[in-house]
Amino acid sequence: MTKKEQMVVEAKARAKVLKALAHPTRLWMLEQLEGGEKCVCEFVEPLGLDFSTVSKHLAVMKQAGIVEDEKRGKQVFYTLKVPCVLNFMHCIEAVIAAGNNS
Amino acid sequence: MTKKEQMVVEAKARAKVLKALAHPTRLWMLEQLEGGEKCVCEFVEPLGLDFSTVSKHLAVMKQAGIVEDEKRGKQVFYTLKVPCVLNFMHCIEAVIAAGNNS
DNA sequence: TTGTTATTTGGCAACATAACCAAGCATAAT
DNA sequence: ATTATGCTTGGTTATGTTGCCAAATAACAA
Repeated sequence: MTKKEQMVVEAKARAKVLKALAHPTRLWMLEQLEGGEKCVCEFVEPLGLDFSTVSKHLAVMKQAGIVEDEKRGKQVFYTLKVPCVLNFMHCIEAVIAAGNNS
Repeated sequence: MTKKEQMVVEAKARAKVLKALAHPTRLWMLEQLEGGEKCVCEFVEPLGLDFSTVSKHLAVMKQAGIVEDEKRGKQVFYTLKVPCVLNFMHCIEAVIAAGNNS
């Protein structure tokens, strides 16, 4: 594999993770997970979304490796697996603060 | 505006920036921009994409406030406006390294 | 002026995403 | 055993994204 091909492969893997972060609902849930594990049901009402929709959003983040799930009784609890994703928000804020000159 | 509404508004703004990052082609271009400004034409051949496609990708990042453009002569040069976006890649790598347990 | 080069814009087709609802599957309660 | 709860999966629809092509624009060259 050439160096360029390698970079493309890596870019794809990174894009998958970023895509999993790039949704307001998922970002909001991640922020909630900063305070510790939450079960699916705890997101449903505050978000005003269908149970299935919330479940699917969590599945996207799980698939990307950002969160972990654990079934206990009837409930499934999700945890932040790689907390550093939240640190990045400072940089994102800098982008927003800088504004767009379009 | 309630605290929760505020958080949703902020999550939307952040999601927009993350969405602009969440594409392999755009990530690859950002990495190239780490070495300094590049004109649109410099991306076209290495990526093997249409000129218009490359231009649109750059427009997405400009709109999000990640890059800036400057026209000089016939060419348009793009620069990284908020270089910290590249630092985040370390965390993304951590997510990838951790893998998914699905 | 006419042509050429660098880039953007508009249009369209293919594909992906996000929402809902309904149905399925465990686990716990009666 | 039956019912209820918590969650996931499949189906559908609406919407968004990405790619190409063709046409428009802008700057420079002949």
